[in-house]
Amino acid sequence: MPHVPERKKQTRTQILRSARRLFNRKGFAEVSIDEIMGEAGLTRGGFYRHFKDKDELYSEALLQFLCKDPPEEWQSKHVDPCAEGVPFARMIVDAYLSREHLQDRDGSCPTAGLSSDVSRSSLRVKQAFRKVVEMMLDVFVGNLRGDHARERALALVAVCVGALVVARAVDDPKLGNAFRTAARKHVLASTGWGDG
Amino acid sequence: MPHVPERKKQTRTQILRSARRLFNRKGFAEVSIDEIMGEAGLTRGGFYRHFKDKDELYSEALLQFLCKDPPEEWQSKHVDPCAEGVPFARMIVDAYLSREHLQDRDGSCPTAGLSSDVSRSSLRVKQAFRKVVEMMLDVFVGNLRGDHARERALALVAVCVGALVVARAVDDPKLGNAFRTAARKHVLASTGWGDG
DNA sequence: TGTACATCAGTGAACGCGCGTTCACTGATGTAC
DNA sequence: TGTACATCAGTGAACGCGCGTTCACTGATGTAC
Repeated sequence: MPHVPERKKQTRTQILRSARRLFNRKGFAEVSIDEIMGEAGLTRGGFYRHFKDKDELYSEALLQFLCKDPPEEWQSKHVDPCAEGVPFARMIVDAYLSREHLQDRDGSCPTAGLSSDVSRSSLRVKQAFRKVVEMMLDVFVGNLRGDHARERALALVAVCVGALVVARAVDDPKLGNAFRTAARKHVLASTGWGDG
Repeated sequence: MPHVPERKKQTRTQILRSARRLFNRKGFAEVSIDEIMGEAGLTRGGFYRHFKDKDELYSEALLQFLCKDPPEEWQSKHVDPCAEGVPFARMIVDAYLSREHLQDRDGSCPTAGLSSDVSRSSLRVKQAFRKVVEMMLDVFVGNLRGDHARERALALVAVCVGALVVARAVDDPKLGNAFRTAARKHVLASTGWGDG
């Protein structure tokens, strides 16, 4: 349906969702614009009404996830962004280290799914990445008792991300899951948030 | 110099080194065979005397690093594979979490540089990846006192990998370095190996 | 309210480039006699 | 030892395909009168 102004924004969001999913699944270079537009229910040519080029789409897709618009599954199923304090922090950890998040590669947090890609990307993308990381850090720092809160928080964020990254790269699902649960236990014990 | 049999193996190794470097730097899809052969001092066509296709090269390059032939810098500068026990374990951690390893992307351990790529690769590649991970695990398990050694080892491997992965994906070198040092401190404290 | 025109989101064919792969060829080394 | 031939690592031109990007076009909606 051509020229329906209110709908342009919807289409754009649609493309971004499709892109996020596919970039997570296959990485930047392995995804074609044809594919992205196809999954968004559109055809090749329309892409350039919304984005300058594939690189812009990539940044936007990441930024969208990182800063503005985490997908609903993540909002509702994994994280309740309204709560605060230790229960909130605990909820974040549980969500991040949940079996669902480990398995949901398409809808994954980019910290777990795209870290290698990001480390080779533009400053703009890395900056967006840093924002999520700092958000995670704040969740820890704000709810940690005792000295060296920030230093401990850095290590704990590393456990969370590292566990998921390794778990997904390994050919044995049991080992992957063991990483996930061990990390969860370690974090909850180190922070004193856990009941186990 | 055509048809110099003893030299074929050398050439192969040369190609693998070049490939490893470039795959680490840019990821699988962003590297061309032309580029790899160029960095190895050869031309496009000769490639197929050594490998069936690009995928085979990728597996081989990973396996080479992981199982057979860690690059000399890594062997000599970071790790002494002859030592054993706690001093050896400590040396591994120091090497893995060294500033040099953080910065040396080309020569990096694939656990830190290619994890996202590997999580999207073939079982063969993931299997090789698991082998390194299990080697790291063994280093921890074998030198950990107290209960739940394996579970703690899983979390500690996650800290090491996660710290490097995040440190490299972030646009602020200071933050990156903070991840590295915090992880190092955390691991040495948790294991009781450290003097600080 | 109705009509003519402008807009522009989306289409799909086409273009051009780069890359993986192939292939006929070269020439140094190895081997048979 | 010397000569003729076979081997095959490496070369570089060529091929074909896929993908990013462009572009003329369509047709539903919005706007001017």
